[in-house]
Amino acid sequence: MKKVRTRSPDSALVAKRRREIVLVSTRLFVKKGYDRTNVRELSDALSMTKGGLYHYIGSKDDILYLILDFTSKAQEATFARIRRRTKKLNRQEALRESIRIYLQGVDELQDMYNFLNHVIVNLKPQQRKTLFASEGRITAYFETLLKDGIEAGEFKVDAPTLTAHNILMAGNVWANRRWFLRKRYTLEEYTVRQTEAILQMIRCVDGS
Amino acid sequence: MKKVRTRSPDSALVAKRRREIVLVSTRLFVKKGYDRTNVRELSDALSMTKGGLYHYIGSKDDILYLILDFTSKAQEATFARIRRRTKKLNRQEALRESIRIYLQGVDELQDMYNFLNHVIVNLKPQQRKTLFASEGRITAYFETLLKDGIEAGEFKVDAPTLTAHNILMAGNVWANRRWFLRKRYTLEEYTVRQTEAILQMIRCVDGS
Amino acid sequence: MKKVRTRSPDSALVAKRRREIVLVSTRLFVKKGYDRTNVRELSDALSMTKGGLYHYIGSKDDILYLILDFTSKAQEATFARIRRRTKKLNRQEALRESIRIYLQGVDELQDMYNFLNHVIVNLKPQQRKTLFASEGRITAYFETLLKDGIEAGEFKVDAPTLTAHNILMAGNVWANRRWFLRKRYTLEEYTVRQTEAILQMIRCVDGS
Amino acid sequence: MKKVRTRSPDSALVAKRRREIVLVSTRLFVKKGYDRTNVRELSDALSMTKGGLYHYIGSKDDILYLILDFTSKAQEATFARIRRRTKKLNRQEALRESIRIYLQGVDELQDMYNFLNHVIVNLKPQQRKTLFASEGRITAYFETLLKDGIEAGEFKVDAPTLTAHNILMAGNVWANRRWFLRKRYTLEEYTVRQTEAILQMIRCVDGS
DNA sequence: CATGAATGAGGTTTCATTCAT
DNA sequence: TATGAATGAAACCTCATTCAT
Repeated sequence: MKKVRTRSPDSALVAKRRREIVLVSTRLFVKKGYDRTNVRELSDALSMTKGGLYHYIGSKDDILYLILDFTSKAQEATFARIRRRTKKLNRQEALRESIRIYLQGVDELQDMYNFLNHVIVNLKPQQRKTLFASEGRITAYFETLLKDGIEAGEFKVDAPTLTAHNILMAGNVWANRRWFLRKRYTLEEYTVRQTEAILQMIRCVDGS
Repeated sequence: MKKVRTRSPDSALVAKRRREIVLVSTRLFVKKGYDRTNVRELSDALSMTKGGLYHYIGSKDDILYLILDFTSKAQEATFARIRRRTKKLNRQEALRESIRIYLQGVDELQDMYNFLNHVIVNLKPQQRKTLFASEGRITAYFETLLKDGIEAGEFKVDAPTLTAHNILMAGNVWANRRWFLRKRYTLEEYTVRQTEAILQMIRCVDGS
Repeated sequence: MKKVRTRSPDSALVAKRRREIVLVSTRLFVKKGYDRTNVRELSDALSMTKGGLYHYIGSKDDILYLILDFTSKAQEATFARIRRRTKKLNRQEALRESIRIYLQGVDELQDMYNFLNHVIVNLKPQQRKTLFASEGRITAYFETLLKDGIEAGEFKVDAPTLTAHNILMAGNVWANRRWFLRKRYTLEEYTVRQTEAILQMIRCVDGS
Repeated sequence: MKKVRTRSPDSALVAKRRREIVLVSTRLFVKKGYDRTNVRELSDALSMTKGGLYHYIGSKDDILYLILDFTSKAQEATFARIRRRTKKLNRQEALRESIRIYLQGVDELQDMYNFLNHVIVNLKPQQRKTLFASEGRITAYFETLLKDGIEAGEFKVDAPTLTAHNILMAGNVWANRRWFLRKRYTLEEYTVRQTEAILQMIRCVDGS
């Protein structure tokens, strides 16, 4: 967890301002690209001055890091919600619900996912690792769910790792190909259809 | 098709040089990002001088366009190959073969796909349209294939448009998530597994 | 004597705070340079807030002036001590004692001398004059002492002005070349040796 | 020997431009101070544009290094000249001539000495070491000359190291206290008088 | 009072592009 | 034709100083 320099000792204010910075910057970055959005545009959009912005960050690149951190935390929260809400469900229901919650989480963070996908090339190795780790935990969760199901004889799926990855990709795609998907589906429709497609893939044994 | 300025009258030479420019630039852009790769680095990697490079392009942004053009043409070539090679196949075989050829095409152009994915945000509307159009033709092809199959009673799939899109996404993901997939699968393995998954999704009626 | 703005009416407090400001700032300035030490670092080192610091000074440049003033006053005090303590000594003894007291004064103010030497270029003409005047008085004192000695037949020295200047330089060097001298000599050793060297230069007639 | 980045492959041109940069920058830095001379002023004084200046340096701080390098080399040249011209002289003549050549060298480089004296605080340890090393070699030369003379019974001096240091300080002072010395002495007068003073200090045995 | 958030001018540096040679 | 020096706009970032709280 990299430390971002601040010139302010008021940590509540810093947190508040950084939240604004993350939300507004992400929106601009998605629109114009990171390198083509200059600090002036950022500070204008934030109703700050350039100097003011630099009270809460050490450099423009730090914003990248803050977005990354924000996203990781939100992703972890999504993951926690998934585990909490699927505890009492049977395996198939747990899978459906997990996908639903996951896609909802992606939808809420779509700007972040969209942006991070574009700038991943600019991230430093450590930062990249953070991003992958957080994602990896969810992939591993789905993988385990599938493998357990296979073992229990409930699912029939040849490549559970790839299928888990495909589930995550369904989310990735929802964030990154809005221009195509949003014209055709609401989140609910997309969720239902992709869920069905995935359940097809794993050939649920109970009669499907 | 935007015209890229050249200072050279020898159009064969221009084409040859531009091909090099596209291949080498894409490699660098994927590694460092478009905005962080400067013209000096490009010309060095091309064993040209800066002035020399500007004989074949009008501006740095033109390289973007050349890459886009190169990719579109290659994609059209892939598409042409798909149609040529699937003419005499039955519908299910045509689908398998189409996916195979498509993924092979993506694999060959993976740097381009990777790069275009990162800079799509920087493209001008016209350029974006070019990219989407080319992609759209392949999506439409798969969609038609699926719908025909449904009509003929061979496939059972609820959302053929989304499924066609998912097929393209299988390619997209192969190009953009190399770090995850390449560690686990060869192109052949990936092709086989994603093909099987897709065929599951469309519940081919002939018993598979 | 330039007036430094203050926002506090309590002149005793102002004097106390300014003394701290001078001592602490000089230390920082010697370490990092005046222009590379920012007001935040100063106020931190002083356990003040930036606003607090500005209650006792009108601008950062004022600190320069305060240091200058502090140094001039201390130098005058040294000079006064020299005259007081050499009143009853014979000419040669007076010279020895003057050098000793002078070098001791330099040693106590070494940070200030060191710093002023580095920033002399940034001083305004008026401030420069203050510094030179104070130094000039001591040079003149040594010059007179030497000239009197020559007239009285006690000293033989061709260039009393230059010799007086050389004496001051012995102090200057002690402050400004610490890295060389401190490794080799204590103040006492340095004083003794330079005194002997100077006495050699002026060929004291009484046989020493 | 730190490498200074250049954007030009023409090393003769680079050397020529850097020489101009060193000479002009030093003059400005001595007048206004390093941190208060901005790159615009430098490039104006050099009849270059800001961008043009950066073809030959990597950063403003590199100019510091170039000045340092220039000075070290010139100092080495002075040192070489001293050894060459004193080979056939007796010890006392060698000392006189060495001092003369050394002071002449300082006079030619007075801006550089003056400047380096002011910014020594900004130098990185490695750069500082370069400066000290070059100076140290000359100090050591004088020290050896004195010690040999003592051993041979020609000189009588209690602290040869300090005396050698004092000789160098005579040069240092000539560069750094121009405002005082230039009003009173020409280089020749200064040389003669300081030489005499130094010879007094070492009590040359042959009749002085 | 005392605080420190805010200001915004001005600093250094980069880089796509031109054009004299 | 081919070169790379030169341009200068624009980027990121710092910091002395002010002033609402």
